[in-house]
Amino acid sequence: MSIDPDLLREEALFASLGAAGRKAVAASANLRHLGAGVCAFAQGEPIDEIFLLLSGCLKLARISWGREAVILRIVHPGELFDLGHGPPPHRHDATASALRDSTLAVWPAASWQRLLREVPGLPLGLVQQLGLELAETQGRFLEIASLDVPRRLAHAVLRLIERAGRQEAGGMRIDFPLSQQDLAALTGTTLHNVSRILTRWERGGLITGGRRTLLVRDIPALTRLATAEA
Amino acid sequence: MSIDPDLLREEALFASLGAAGRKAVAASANLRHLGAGVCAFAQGEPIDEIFLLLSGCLKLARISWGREAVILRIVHPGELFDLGHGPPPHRHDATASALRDSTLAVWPAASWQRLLREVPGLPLGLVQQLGLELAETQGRFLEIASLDVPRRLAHAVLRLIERAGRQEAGGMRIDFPLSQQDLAALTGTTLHNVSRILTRWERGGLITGGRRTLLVRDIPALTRLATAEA
DNA sequence: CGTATTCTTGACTTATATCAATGTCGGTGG
DNA sequence: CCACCGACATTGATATAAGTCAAGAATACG
Repeated sequence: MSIDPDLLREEALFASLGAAGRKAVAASANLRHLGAGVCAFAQGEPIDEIFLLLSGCLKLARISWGREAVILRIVHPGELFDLGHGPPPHRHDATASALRDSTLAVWPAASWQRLLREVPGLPLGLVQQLGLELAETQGRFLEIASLDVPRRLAHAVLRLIERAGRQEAGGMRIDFPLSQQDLAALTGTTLHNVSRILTRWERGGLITGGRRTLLVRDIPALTRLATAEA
Repeated sequence: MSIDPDLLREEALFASLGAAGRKAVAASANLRHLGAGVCAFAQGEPIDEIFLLLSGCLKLARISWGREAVILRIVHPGELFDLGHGPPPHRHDATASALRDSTLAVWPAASWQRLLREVPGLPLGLVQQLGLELAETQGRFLEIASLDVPRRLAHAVLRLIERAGRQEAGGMRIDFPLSQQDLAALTGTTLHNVSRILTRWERGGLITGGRRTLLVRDIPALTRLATAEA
């Protein structure tokens, strides 16, 4: 029931904490490994742990009204997830599954509450994080509310590249396996539509597709496409 | 440069504060009145004040890529707004305009930062608020990503009724002027579509429309419509 | 090798945006 | 008080993006 405080040194969330604070926070955390495809938690389960992604990559997906799953967000290293709950009873409103092997820091909910009250600066870090997450969610809402599918997809891909792009000969590659189904769930469209658009882009030399992988060859062109007037 | 601490007593945001804390918070706040239609701030302006809506109603709208405005949220009394900013430079990412006469509590950004550091419990209240706002935004994202326009509209109307419904002979009325254009911007569709759907509902006896007003006569039916399988 | 994912592609349908025109209400000022 | 104007709402015709249905090909994996 304790992890190395140095693991937390880099995280923005704990930037406003002193060494003592970080030590206290680390003291009640556990490390957990998640193999690709494994769930950290599932929609509907009670919330009794708080998670911070240290390495790897997750998707937070939610199903409602019996429809296809929608991906609320992709979680990148350094981010807490499953904050932002509605009114009690507190249950996970989404399913978190690893897109690749990942490591998490995990706090029991009770300890986390205590830390929040006792470690000065921690709530402020949280406010910061939540603010960023809110801003991003609003941004995606705006996209889906006002742009057509190709443009939304372009935005989604660019965001992924920015957050998890690996430099490679010929372009930037999304550094984890992501199916076209996932891209569809991320942009609120269907697999078929994504496939068509991706093929078109591939013909145009913008990208090179593959099975659960994507290499972006021409970022400026994609950016133009994402924001073009018409 | 100070308002009555009792004004803040009811706000959930300050629930975890003692009387002393509330007094400190109230001490650096100002009251401000906004006539219907007036803006508290506009998209792009630097953020140098923090706002809490005490009474009335606002809309937070954002324009991007030269398209129609999208309403990010309707702000109801008791809510802070324009939290959740991205990385610096901090500028308002939306325009806040009053839908009816409103009163705000206003803090200079600097004072607010100081309060956040010095008043115990305040950051926690903020975390709570941000969590709720995030949950709602995610909910709306889910709707727009997976439901067709009539269902989205039903959800939007129901949410408005729940938050700002006034009991009336024959049903619940949305207690502030809201144009069909606004409803369209709220659900990511067009004025025309909203008009058609509303007339259909009116024929079905679900609602009674009017110029910038809406009376919901049959909430259960609308609810059914909002979530129906197909 | 064969089986299961993941992806591609085509034909078709439908929801929804767009274009265009008309109507109605409410406030303003003559 | 009436006439006018601007904001808001209704409605129809049309175009098109995107969803649905259906089938098949490519790739990974056991």
